[in-house]
Amino acid sequence: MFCIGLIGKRAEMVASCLQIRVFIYYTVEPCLPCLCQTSGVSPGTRHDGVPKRISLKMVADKVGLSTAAVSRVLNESPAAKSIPKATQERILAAAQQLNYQPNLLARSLRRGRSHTVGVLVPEVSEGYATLVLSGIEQGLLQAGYFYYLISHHHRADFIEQSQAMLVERAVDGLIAIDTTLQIHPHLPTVTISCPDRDEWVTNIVLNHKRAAELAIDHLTGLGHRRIALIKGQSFSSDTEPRWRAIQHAAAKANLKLNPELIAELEGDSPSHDPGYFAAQRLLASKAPFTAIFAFNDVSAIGAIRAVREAGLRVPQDVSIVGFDDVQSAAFQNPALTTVRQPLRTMGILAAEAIVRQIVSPSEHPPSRQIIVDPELVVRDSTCPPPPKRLPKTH
Amino acid sequence: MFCIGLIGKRAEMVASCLQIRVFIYYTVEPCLPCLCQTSGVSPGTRHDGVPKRISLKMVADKVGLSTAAVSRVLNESPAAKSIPKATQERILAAAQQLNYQPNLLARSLRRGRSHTVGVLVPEVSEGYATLVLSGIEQGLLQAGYFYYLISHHHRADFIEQSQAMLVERAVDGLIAIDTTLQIHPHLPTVTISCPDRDEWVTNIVLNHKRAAELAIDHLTGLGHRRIALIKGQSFSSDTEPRWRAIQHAAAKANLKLNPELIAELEGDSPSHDPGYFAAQRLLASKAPFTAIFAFNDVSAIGAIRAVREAGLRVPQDVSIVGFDDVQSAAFQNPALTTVRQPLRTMGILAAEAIVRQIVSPSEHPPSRQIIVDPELVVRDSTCPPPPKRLPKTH
DNA sequence: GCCCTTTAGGCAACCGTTTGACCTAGTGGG
DNA sequence: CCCACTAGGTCAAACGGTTGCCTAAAGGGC
Repeated sequence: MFCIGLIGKRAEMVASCLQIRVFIYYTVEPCLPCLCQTSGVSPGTRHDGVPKRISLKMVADKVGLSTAAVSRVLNESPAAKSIPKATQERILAAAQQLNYQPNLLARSLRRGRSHTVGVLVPEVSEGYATLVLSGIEQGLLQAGYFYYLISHHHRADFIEQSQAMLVERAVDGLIAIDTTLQIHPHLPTVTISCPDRDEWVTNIVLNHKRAAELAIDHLTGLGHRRIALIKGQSFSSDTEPRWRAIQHAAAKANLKLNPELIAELEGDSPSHDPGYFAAQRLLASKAPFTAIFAFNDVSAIGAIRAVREAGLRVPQDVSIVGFDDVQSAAFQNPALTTVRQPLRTMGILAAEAIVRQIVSPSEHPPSRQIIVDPELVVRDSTCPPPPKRLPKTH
Repeated sequence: MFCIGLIGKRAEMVASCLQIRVFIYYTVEPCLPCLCQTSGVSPGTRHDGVPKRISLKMVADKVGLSTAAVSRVLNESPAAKSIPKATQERILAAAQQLNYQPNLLARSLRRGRSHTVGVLVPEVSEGYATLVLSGIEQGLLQAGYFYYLISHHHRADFIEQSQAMLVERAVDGLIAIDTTLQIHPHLPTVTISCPDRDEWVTNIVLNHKRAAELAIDHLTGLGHRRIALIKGQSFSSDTEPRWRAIQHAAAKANLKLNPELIAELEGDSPSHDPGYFAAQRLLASKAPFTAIFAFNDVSAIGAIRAVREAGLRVPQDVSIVGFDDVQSAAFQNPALTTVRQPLRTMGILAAEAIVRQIVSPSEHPPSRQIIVDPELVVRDSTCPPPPKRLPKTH
């Protein structure tokens, strides 16, 4: 069940070898690899008693065969078919006894496959990225891939640097989340919520139109007509499409958007602050409103606080709708009504797509868009607007 | 590069299975590097026009020197001193013109240094891990190191596997967060909040004693005497030391802990649920209390919800103290009083320590403890207890 | 003119695996 | 007796850099 990065028999071998659970915490000498070496040929040890890594050559020497034979057997290569079972067993036993662990650098160099992908993300903060990331991780590990994680904080030069560094490290592919890629990667690439002008990548995006409709229809359905909006920062790739979707949904609902009731998130802090300040600006404007549709949950939470500090109640005076459905959304007070993105699923999809493209680029064309659907999660931060006109704020 | 998308039947299958729509692009677009290469010597290109990677040999050929010379110059090795400036410039110019990017796999293989560390973490969830991780990332990137991230969900067998895989990938070191390592890594290792029985590692830990005192003293100072406690899950490394510290602090404050007022987090969900249920159990017990000291912020937030659902107010009826000071703690309603761990700093410290140990193992002994100090952040979830006895709950 | 040092750079081993090509002995068939 | 084929491997060339050691010529001091 854990055939991660290992192949076939070798996986079992390593696994079973390691199954001998040795707790050697207070030890000076005995540790698993050390113990394995006390018998048979003595491979070189370093000055401090740290065992030198077992190489294929050592295993070959031990069984008196060539590295070629050993390599083929351990990899279950087709060429190993002609090697008798008994010899194979001998090789496997030796490898196990020496606790052989292949050097994946060497293998990658030779095979031209590093079984590693680079993951670019704005930042590893609460909310959005962590959920997507956990999906990516699950998908990648299952397929035997590791990943390098880099957060770039939306800095173009840094993204460029990072891309170059990832190529230097010979990654097999790239996954980018909310990132404007700076260089054509010449690699299998999957993006999540990235600008879709890049035609050489698979882009996983939300159905923004539907998302906006869900929120707007929910609010108008409750009777709200004066809806304030918190737009995302301009550097966020979702900002533009979502904004257009909202305009579209508003038009469809016969709602006209008051420019005074539009606030933009400012600054690149991944905290609740931008939402907090945006809501404060909305409250400071003269225009009355009974609901806020925020760019994401994190800013919605900031907005709740601002509204509350202005002496208004959520949701009785002001309803608030978030976006994403991050883990803590359900545990806000009040629990947040929000448009859920299937973030974890998007991560898994990305991982699966990239692996497919890596292992069989011909079968899986690089250019394609995967659109996922949102879902409205109604909790306690929305309710019908107050019956009478909202008293002028401030 | 021509990105002609063909309809992937399998994609459609997956899509329909997941209720996803698939669009396909049909586009033809040149890409940046392709354009860049249209001038100058033409390095080998593959059938499909994807430029072959530039190797050291190609650069050497271009300038008519050996790879050795080129390598030395590009690496600014001391041996390059004897090479005249003019030649050096020629080499640098060629490398730049060809956009040479060294293959770090090959370099690592040769040098025996991969400039990569493995990071083991229970899960990439909101709160604790993300903050530490961002510190680690900053510290590592600054030093030119990349990292593999693996979340193990506290499963011992998985940790074991992961450690083995990281060794196979020739990482230079290991950073473990709240992880019980299963194998002696024979590598520079730094742990954060891990069991401290491992003498061959640098362990970064919180001053638990002080942390417990801060919280207990704050609550008793406000007048609380009936304090309920939410203990961590047993698999969490901080649970034990923190618990002992709390007992110690309680004794010092002349507080006796009522066993009925001790609830343990259950299950390994990284969400607010365990805290929610733990608080419910506390409320269901007959014993009255006026405050809760939770194991961490995430569970504290769950507890707030449970308390509130029981018809009690926070903090007027029940004060709540969290632990960690995660990003959203300040944005709870009420804003959470909590014991802050300098999580980001701990991450940076870990990165710096591991890099030190990697580059000069002799100067920096592997075994050492770094103790960081907590800080009490008083916000709105604590206040003096209600004047009269708390009415029986439920 | 001789010896030594510096300059300028090449040679080839090496890192640990993988893999295509090759080799040898035995065996069966025609 | 010759040929093809199979079993059971071996050899050595990659993969892409790095680096210790070597050479060859030029310059300089005596």
